[in-house]
Formats: sequence, structure tokens, C-alpha cells
Amino acid sequence: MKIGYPCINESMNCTPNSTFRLSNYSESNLIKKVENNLKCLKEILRYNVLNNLLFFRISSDLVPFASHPVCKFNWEHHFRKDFQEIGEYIKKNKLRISMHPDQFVLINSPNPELVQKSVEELKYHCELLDLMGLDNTAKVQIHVGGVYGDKPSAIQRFIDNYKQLPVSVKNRLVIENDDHLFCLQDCLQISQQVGVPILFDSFHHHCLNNHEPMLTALKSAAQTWKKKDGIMMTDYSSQQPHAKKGKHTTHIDIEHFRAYINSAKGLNFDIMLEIKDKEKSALLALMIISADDI
DNA sequence: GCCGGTCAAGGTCTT
DNA sequence: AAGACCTTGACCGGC
Repeated sequence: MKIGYPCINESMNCTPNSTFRLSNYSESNLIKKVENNLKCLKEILRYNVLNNLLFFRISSDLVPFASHPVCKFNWEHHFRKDFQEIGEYIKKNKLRISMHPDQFVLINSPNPELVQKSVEELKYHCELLDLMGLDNTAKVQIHVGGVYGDKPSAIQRFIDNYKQLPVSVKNRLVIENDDHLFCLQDCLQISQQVGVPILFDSFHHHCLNNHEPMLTALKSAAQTWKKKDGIMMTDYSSQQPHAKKGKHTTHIDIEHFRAYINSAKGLNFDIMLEIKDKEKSALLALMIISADDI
């Protein structure tokens, strides 16, 4: 069981996802930014290894505009040594890696152009992990997408478009249950058809479910992960008090986390904490898990 | 230097 | 039909 946090480390004075506006796009600007991002990513990974935080989500903005038509630069070649070096470090220290393209990646859109753009974005993510030499346990997670007024059709379109994806993307793509449209059962239905693993989000499941107990839900998601995919990845968060339903907490709720871990006793999975204060909460989660092991 | 409006991309929900 | 919200830090121009 590995604990992680997404993209940014707040106790460091650098960011691995510095980007820039499209209006300022230039090759030299891109190179400058990516150099900075890679340097910072290396520092964060070192921090993670030192602190035993062995799960990490790499920012989608590592190479800004990589899949955008404006980018003609061969960043894959230019930075190949850095990607290799980072990949070696990840493998040497047995870090688990994920990426999470944002809400604009929709492979079930009725608009074929939008699907194509989404595929390009997925290819960028997967290529990055390929260039690092990581195996298929490094995953790229997305949501199922939009409903477009007709859920069965939206699910069917996901399945049809999924089948058309390049193998390099299929190797890494996983789907995550969301908090208001596609629940675990919907994801399971898709997974049964195409074999895509389900990244289980416990907080989303709390917001939208079919009354499955947590352990039942975790087990059904876990069985969608095959050996080559590695052990199941999960997202964890809890409700921010006094805020709108679905709002992620700013700081880990220790008792809530402990109860969650206890409800999942006997299962092995990696946990990504989607909590605002990042590594701070992740370190606490790690302490709880370590203490429980003794 | 600091402040605050703005930033590639879509979809859903509310009014 | 139009605007708010999602979610969010960082960028960048204006002061």
C-alpha cells in the first residue's frame, strides 16, 4: 500500500507544472518552462523517496501545450535524457506513478473533433510515461465523460471509442467513478465490455453510489485490475465541512481516514490523497498506516 | 514588488 | 438562453 499526493509539493519553492499563456507561446519559452518543470519534478521525487511517499501524480502541464496544434517542437527528442533519468529514478525506488488529464478530455463526446483532440492529449500523457520507460502499472486516469442527455448512448459511445484507441493508450488508461454522473456500477458495466481497469475514488463513491458498502465497492473495482496493471489505484478524500457537497477537504480528517482504512482491511491498494494541502496530509496518512501495521 | 483579473480545452446545473 | 460553477495555481499586465 503506497500513499501519494497529486502534482505539487507545497513545501518546496518550485513547481513542476509552470506553464504560460498560449499568446506567449514560443519554442524558447517552452524549453525554458519544461527545463524548470523537470528540474522541480526531480526534486519532488527525491523528497517523496526520502519521506516514503511512494505514489505520485505527475502534472499534465509538465510539457505545456504538448498536444496543442501550436506545438511543433520535438520535445520528445529534446528532453529524452531527462525523461530517461527520471524514469530510472522512479524504477530504482519503486515509485508508483499516475497522471490525470483534466475535464476537457472526453472520449465519449458526440463531437468527433473533440474526441480526436482528447485522443491526442491521451497520447501525450502516455508517451511521457513511455519515454520514462515505465511499465503498464503507470496509469492515466480519466472520467467516463458527459451524459449528453442520454446515458446509455453515452456509455455505448465510450465503449465504441475506447476500442478505437491506440494500444499505447489502452495500456495505461483507467476510468474513475465521478461524483455526479457515472458511478461505480456504470464503470463496472464499461469495464466488463472492454476490460478497462477502474480507479476507485472513495469520496466520489460516497457522493454517488448504489448503496454498496465500501469494502464491496473496493473489491469489485479491484477485480478489474490485472497483473500487468499493478495493484489497484484509488483516490481518497473527504468532505470539506460546511462546504458544498463534493468539495474536497483542505486537510486530512484523521478519524475519517482511519475508518476508511479499517473498512478496507485485507485489501492492498495504492492511495492518492486528493487533499488541498498535499504532502502535509499524505505524511499524516502514512503515519496512520504505519502505526496500524505495528 | 504586489495585486487581482485571467488562463486551451467542455459539460452540467441553475436561473 | 445565458451565466455560474467545477477547481485551482500560476501567469502577467498594470500599478
